[in-house]
Amino acid sequence: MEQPQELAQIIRMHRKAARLSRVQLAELAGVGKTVVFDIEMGKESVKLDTLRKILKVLNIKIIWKSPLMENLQNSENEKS
Amino acid sequence: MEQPQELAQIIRMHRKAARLSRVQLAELAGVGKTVVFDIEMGKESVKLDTLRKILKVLNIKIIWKSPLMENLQNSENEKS
DNA sequence: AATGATTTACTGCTAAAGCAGTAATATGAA
DNA sequence: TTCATATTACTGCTTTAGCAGTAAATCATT
Repeated sequence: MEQPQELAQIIRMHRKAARLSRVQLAELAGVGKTVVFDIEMGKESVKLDTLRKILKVLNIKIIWKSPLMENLQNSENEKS
Repeated sequence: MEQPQELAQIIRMHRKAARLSRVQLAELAGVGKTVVFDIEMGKESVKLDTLRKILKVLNIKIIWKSPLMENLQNSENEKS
């Protein structure tokens, strides 16, 4: 089974799983309903803090991943 | 050693590692220099697509993590 | 079918993101 | 020191995100 990569699909999927309507989600997140609609429609020009409010309700975390940071993690537990 | 969690610090750290000035990073990302300054100053009200342009230059990926998605991943490779 | 909730799709309006330009400092190397 | 680059910190200005309100359309349940 394919894992959704698009933010829009991820949001929608979590909202459905939480059995929330878009209006309900917007209210819980403390944002306008329009943004929730827009994001699920694939709009990428959302403000990060607004997005974070929505993600918080849905229990989604943002992980910043890069080769550089993975190298740091690897070097934390070296073997002799 | 502590891993930076703040977006601002992550950006700065990667920019330094790439030996780029803020203006250079802004130019490479195709955004104004002001945004790069603002982000590194901790501003959270950035547009997602603007942020993505910067992250792309620095080779940083965004991972959306949640218990729900981890369950899906686990159920992909079941053991008999 | 009928009722209610949800979704989609508009509308102006306001607040703010993003921009280039400028300038003052800070930093750093020759 | 001197010269160049980088950083910080301001400007207005334009674009647009986000908002509530409204209404039509779709969906679901009885």
